[in-house]
Amino acid sequence: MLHQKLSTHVSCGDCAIRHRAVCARCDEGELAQLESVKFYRSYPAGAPVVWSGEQMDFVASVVSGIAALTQTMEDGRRQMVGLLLPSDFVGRPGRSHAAYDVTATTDLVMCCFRKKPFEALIEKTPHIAHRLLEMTLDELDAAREWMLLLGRKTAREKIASFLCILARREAALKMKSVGQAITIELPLTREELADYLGLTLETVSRQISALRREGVLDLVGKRGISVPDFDALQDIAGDDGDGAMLS
Amino acid sequence: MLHQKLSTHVSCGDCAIRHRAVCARCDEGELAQLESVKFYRSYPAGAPVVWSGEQMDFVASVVSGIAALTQTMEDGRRQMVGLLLPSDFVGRPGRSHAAYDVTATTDLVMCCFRKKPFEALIEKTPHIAHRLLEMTLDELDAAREWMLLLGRKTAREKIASFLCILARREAALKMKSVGQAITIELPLTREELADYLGLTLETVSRQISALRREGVLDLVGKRGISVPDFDALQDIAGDDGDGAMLS
DNA sequence: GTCTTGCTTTGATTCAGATCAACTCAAAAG
DNA sequence: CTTTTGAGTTGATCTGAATCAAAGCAAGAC
Repeated sequence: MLHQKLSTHVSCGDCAIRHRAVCARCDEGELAQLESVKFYRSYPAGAPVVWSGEQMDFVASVVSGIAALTQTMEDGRRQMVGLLLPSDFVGRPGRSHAAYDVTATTDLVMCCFRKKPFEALIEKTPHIAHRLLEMTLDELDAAREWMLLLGRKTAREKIASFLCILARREAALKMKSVGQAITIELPLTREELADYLGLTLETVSRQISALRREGVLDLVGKRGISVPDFDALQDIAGDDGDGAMLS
Repeated sequence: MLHQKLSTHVSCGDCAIRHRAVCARCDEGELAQLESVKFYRSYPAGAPVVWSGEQMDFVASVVSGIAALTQTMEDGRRQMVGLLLPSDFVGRPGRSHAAYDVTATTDLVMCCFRKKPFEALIEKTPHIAHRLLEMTLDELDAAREWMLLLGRKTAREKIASFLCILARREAALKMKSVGQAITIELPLTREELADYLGLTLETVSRQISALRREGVLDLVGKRGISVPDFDALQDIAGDDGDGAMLS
């Protein structure tokens, strides 16, 4: 068995993603209802969560670790269509079968809700429905930003854009001031990165090496990357810098 | 003034998109409330609806015609991130400024709702919120399908995929049986098509010419395309044919 | 009628990234 | 310790699509 139901049942009130996940807006009573239909599952890095087309009788929130959504063509070409970080939502209410392959790219813990009761909850509690709408709109924006990357950016810009996103996230978490060097740990292999960026793994490797040679990055082992000058990286990424103005 | 408020105020009950738009699930009372905050606008082909970053004090449904969402990089590279067909929704509740350029690619009529009251309605009437969630999830799926196209398909496959979508839509509307030749009218110029598919307009033109030479397509004027053998086209498009299994 | 103008097609050439193929390196397995 | 294995790097070559450039063609403007 690749996944594992966990006996450790964390109380929603103590949950790390309590205020960002689909349950963010729930009050005590609603939380109690969710609690009654939830269970945890964990997957080791590399394990499949579901395959596209398979029946899927739960929806879930990522609690810790990272999962990837990928689409595959018959001849094997693969495109990652989403990276799911802690608090992100997996599965579509009202859909019985998975639309994408879902894979754990790091060790992964998910908070799963049995689908039928969850769907009923959506109907009854606007707090959940509303938060889900908000999260879906955010994902749609992210998908559209990715469409620009896939359709129009060069390999170099793609790599820089991805590292920028990771670095920005890392800086936000660690509350680092801007000027400082940021060190990030890549959650993906070169091949997964290639699938995410619409490139080949060789091109990914070459572009990372090129950025290292130019002093934009320092490599720390295979997966660690240190960014001495974030602005330089953002410049290479080619988006308008701010990325704000939304919302 | 590029757009125009129309005096002809269609009653929601008689509206062509009544059963597919964001109002699809509304009862009479809810419809009346929407009716009180709605107004129509029309735009000629080619006209901008809003520019990215501009304030936008309404959300809207496309009633007739086609609009395009595009993102632009500073150096002018453009990627279309969505094609809005009749009944599709424009704008994001809770966001005051447009995130993308919206352009009428054909003559366009939109049913606009003043944003503030519309947002209030979402909170009060779950029917609207629920339908909006459903539509957003559909758009997310479409965006992800497009990510596969942009990241992994060849120019030839991209063109064939797009024509397949149009042809399938056309066949559904006209209730044509499968085997028959389907004729479609391209709603986009070669350049817009290029922006949608992540190609250059020259490549679009060349690939269409190549498909014509091979007998997969017949051109009718510049914008008309007849598809004698839909299965052949679908084969070239490279997706698993069915595309069903979702739900 | 002729001249624009906007869209499209076609041709020649270039180039970024894919492909094919070695090789390195570190960690796990025996 | 040696062997195997998986991930990553690097090099040589090829190719699909971009780029640069010139026409073609129909609809309006004059």
